[in-house]
Amino acid sequence: MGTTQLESVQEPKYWHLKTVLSEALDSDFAVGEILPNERDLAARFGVARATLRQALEQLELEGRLQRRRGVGTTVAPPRVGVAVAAVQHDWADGGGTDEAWQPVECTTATAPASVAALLDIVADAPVHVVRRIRLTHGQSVAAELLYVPTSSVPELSAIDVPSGPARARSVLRELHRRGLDGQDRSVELGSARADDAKELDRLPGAPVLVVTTRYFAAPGTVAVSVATYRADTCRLTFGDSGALEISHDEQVETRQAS
Amino acid sequence: MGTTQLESVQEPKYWHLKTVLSEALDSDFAVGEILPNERDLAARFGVARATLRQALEQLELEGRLQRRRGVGTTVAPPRVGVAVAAVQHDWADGGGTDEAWQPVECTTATAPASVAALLDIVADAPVHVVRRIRLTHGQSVAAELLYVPTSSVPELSAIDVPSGPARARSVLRELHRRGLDGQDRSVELGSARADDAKELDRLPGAPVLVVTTRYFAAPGTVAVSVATYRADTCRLTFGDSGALEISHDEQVETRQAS
DNA sequence: TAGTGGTCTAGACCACACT
DNA sequence: GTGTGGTCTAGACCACTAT
Repeated sequence: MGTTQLESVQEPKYWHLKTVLSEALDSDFAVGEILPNERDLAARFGVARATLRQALEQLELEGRLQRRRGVGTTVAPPRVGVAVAAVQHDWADGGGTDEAWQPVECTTATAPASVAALLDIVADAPVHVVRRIRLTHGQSVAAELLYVPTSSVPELSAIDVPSGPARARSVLRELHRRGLDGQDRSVELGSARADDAKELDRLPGAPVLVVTTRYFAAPGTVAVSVATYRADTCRLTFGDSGALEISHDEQVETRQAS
Repeated sequence: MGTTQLESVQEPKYWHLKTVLSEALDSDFAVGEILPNERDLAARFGVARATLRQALEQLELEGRLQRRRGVGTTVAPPRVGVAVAAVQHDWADGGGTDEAWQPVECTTATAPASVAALLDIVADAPVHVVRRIRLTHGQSVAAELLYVPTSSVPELSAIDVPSGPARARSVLRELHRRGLDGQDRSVELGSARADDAKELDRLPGAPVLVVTTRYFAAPGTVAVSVATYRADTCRLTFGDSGALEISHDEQVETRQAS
């Protein structure tokens, strides 16, 4: 056995490429730096552009790279730690500066079947649909649809405001008045729908972490939230127990270049 | 404007294909059913195979399809809800039948830099590395590396058992004796390393949900776990507050076909 | 207008799982 | 062997961004 490995006989080219590029990113590039374009890189490594792209896609999936059409490929900063709250300070627009959920829109419609099932309501019961965007460091990291059965907020006068952010705030206020007994959360991988992708400044189909939350109050489920987080830039954090809430998220903020 | 939409003028083919296939899956296929092969499907839709594959990849990412080389493409069952415990019944091999963490191996080495940082130890301090596999419904859904500084389990006699599952259990037992003050968790998207991919019966690079947990006891961080869950088949669930632990995960078990 | 990444094609060969 | 999905090529054109 010499210095080169013999076990790597049939490792896919794109996989090997990914490894090589990853190491190059660690040693030779600073965050924010622009890489050579795909045609040059492919030529440099002696592969077809499609193969090179397969490696880049993996690295982008892992949050190492950021690619923008018409611009280029840049080295991505470390993922942002985004707190997914264990406690319900949630209805407000976010107490701190860094957890801001910004209401965008509010309509009334019938919930999709999957949501209706979680809400324990009949499929065609009317719900308020509140759209919110979550900003962190000035960047939008998540888009949410919050489904609130009209029966959950009976005090809300239907003719109050027809739609828009103002109505969204009305619904959230009424929801807040009801209090909260608990919640229930799940996380899974998904791909961004066209509307979410637009809000998140990504292309449709971009990988996202879908966080589905059920909110409980009094007799049953009072609301359901489906939030899609950018999977490339976000690391979801949970402060599960009453443990020491060490920074761990903020300490990564030391950016190395522009 | 006729019956066809004019807004869809420049929607990528693979995106449109994905939509069409998705609807076909809902209406015309049962879980477990085998789809026509890629060459046939591509011909049927009048696109190149690469384009068809782009659509299939998306659907696989969303957990709708399962593809296996040499076998074919099948309709995937709904994602399995996997509880990520909020409380620490964790060191045991899993109390219930369905949360089994199975120790596989245990070695002693120096932790990777990123883990050492989370453990608040110097980079070259020795740690026990316990490898565990999580099984659900007989399927392995997650592979974990648990890093335990040797200083966290001082009572463990080094000459007890050199390695293997037996030693893994020793470490876990000692860890359990120390108790637990709390934990701290984060979830992000990653791609499976070669060794994890093998345990999870997937190809290297397959999308995974990486759950990093810090365990706290007495003076500081006592262990760090890095668990990679199959993103295609898993939905991670969190029972955040003391709320009603409704099934919600088990009710999806109604499979429709073999 | 020039340069970037995104989409798409029509092939080819390979690794793997069946039979 | 035969058939499947996985990898790879060498092109082409398109959509977008910047200048």
